[in-house]
Amino acid sequence: VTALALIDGNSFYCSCERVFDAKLEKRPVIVLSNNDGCAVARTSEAKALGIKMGQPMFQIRDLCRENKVAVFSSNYALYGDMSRRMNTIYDTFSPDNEIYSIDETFLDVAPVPKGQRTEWAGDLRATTRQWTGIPCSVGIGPTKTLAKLANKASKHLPGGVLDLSDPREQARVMADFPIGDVWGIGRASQAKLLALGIRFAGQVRDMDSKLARQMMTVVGEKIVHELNGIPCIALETVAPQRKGCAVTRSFGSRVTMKVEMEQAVAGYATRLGEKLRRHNLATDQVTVFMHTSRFNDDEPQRSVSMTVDIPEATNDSLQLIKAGRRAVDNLWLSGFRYSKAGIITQDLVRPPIPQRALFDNLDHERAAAVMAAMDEANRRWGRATVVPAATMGGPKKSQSFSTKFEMRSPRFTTRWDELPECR
DNA sequence: TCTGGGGTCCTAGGACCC
DNA sequence: TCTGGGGTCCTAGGACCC
Repeated sequence: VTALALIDGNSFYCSCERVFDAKLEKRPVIVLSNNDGCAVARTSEAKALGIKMGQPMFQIRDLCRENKVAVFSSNYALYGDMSRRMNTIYDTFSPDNEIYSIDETFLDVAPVPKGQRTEWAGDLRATTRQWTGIPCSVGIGPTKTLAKLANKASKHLPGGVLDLSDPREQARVMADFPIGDVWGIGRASQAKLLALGIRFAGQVRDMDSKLARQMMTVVGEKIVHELNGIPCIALETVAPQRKGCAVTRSFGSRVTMKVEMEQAVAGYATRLGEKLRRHNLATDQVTVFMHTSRFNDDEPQRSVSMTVDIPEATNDSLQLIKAGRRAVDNLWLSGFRYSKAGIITQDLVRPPIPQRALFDNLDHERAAAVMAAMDEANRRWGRATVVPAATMGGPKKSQSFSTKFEMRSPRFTTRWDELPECR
């Protein structure tokens, strides 16, 4: 019989900020998306003020000022490093685990006897809190969907742990658990279910699985089984190879000149190359898109994309830049205020081994050496220490279209020059 | 004025084949 | 009026996740 625990950090990004500033403990805290656009993490105090997930910052600026809400830009270097530290702790509790997202990990708890799981989870939670400062919640159940549900329900509990190994306990919690909070049921499915009078997880558990499939595809059928304690979604302890890779950004200010678009897309292509090289992957085509803001319907709209083939699969940033430039050349049309662009690739492959051909293999080797040197310099001295000239007017000089992070905290744990100070 | 980024999976429908 | 019967592969779009 399978048994899984799901542990996650409460208001994770906000909690990371609190670790490094004790004064934030009692204050509402929110963390913003890229470009300081909308709220993507809120503490319970911020939620109580009525701040919604994904709410645009300009709508809540006054509310935040009046209530002394601590507002932060995203600090991914910090959150990523905190996440890594938490997972090293989880490893000591269960070697069989799956990192599901930056703040969520599934752990195999089948080896822990049924009666001891709550205590085990309490220990896991306390250790994580003590060693990292991040408060967590733990849910336990026989399937991933039930572990997720238990985790969600545990948020209201003082102990922060809920064990749903027992079917009677499952039934008790599911009886008034809203369907919209069930893992895999989003807005569209919720509306269909509500139309049938299905409001709580317990009713979904009792649905005919064929009906669920008809309404919500095979995904819905799996949810019904999973709620009944029958696993349909496996624990993936080794991460499967990724299928696609993208770098897309909203601009810090609207782009109206082609040269800016070229530089922006060149920067995204550079970053794409970095990501591909880190995963030891390559691609033989990239799609570039650009569009205006869909929120401004009183100005001319434009949304276009183009896929460019690359003769041989590569992860060389300079090749990707070249392909990106071709796309921009074709797509660019003046007279619009572009708000966002990006570069996307699918069908990732292992980098081809350069053939020992008579001629151009030297080019391959030199290109790879240049990329390796650039990656090493950027690893040692920080991102964008060395960049391709196509991306800009000079290293570390920010452009007007660059993403805004005006309220970012220091990268406390990953930069020597940004260590927290004790006075 | 100001509204994120990066993924996965599923299905329907078209193109193409014999 | 009425125009075969399967297959496979690919892609676009929808839904969902954090």
